[in-house]
Amino acid sequence: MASLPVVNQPPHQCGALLDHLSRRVRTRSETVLAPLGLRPRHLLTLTVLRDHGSSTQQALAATLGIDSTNLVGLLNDLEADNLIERRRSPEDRRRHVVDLTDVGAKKLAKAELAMAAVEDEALAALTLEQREQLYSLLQQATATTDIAACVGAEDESVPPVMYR
Amino acid sequence: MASLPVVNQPPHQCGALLDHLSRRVRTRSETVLAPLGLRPRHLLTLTVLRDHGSSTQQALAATLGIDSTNLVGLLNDLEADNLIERRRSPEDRRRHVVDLTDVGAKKLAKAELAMAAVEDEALAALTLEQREQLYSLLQQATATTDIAACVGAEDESVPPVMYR
DNA sequence: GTAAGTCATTTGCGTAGGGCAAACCATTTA
DNA sequence: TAAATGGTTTGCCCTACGCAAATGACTTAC
Repeated sequence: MASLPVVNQPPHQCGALLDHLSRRVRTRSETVLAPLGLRPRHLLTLTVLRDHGSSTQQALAATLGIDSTNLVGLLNDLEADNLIERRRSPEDRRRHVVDLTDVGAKKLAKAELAMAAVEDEALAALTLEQREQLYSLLQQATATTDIAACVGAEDESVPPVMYR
Repeated sequence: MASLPVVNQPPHQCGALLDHLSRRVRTRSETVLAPLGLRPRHLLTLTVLRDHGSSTQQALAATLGIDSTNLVGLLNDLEADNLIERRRSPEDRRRHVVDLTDVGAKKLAKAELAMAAVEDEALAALTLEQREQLYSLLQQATATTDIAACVGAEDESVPPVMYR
């Protein structure tokens, strides 16, 4: 009962560093995304839609961690540019299912191309291999989403795509 | 001119994922930091001060990537609680050198303890080992700071501590 | 020694992000 | 038919944050 000595030492704190790095990337990204008519939140939304597959607005709001009333405006932006599509769910016509359009996918690709320059700068201290490592860790950490519990529990009709 | 086929494929994009994960951690962290009288930005500042060592306000602003006028208010908060200390630089008395106080270090430790719970939740999908990996990648990525070029160039009197 | 530049500070302004609540419509469920 | 739910709109609020201008203290160049 002598409380496992070595095993239990707390892991280092990622929170602040995450904040730090993400701030750096985000501020720079604003600059390169602006010409495309996008802002960081749009990029995030498009990315989530591609990586997690289409989803209900509620579920999407939960995944993104933003208020659903704010999501509406966000989606309005994206829909106005034809980057996403809202369909009424056949099973429950109250719901909107949000989908990435072809235009949206292309725009996303273009945005990521622009972002590459930003990341080259912000992640300059990492080797390419390390960047990949970082990517997969982030991917893995964000994959388990509130949505998984939420949607998976009652609406598994469209299994999310995950990873690309 | 057939453009190198395999070698040059772009690495995956971390930007959006960073944004995503950091938002999750940040929003939750607000809750657990509030009782300590801190907000995420304070935690970030204290962390940077500990990990990078004391620095000029200008340098600190550059590192944090925030406007120096905004930093003033932030430091006022921290100084009011005696968590940091502003000393006039002996070499150039126009400058303030910002230092973490003992109280600040303790508060930081306490804050990190509170953050552990948040990270346990937000990074639940990662093993402890992976969290350490993530930590060191983030540490490495943020270590090369604008400050390094800036301060290192002309004021190396106090070599930054880096890593703990 | 005077003038010009620099650092920190304060104040004020503007914008964006984003939570929250209320009211509304369409639709489903009890 | 009544109650609950998903999405939408509007309106209010607070926080974060950049930018600009003015001030005082100090340093450096002439």
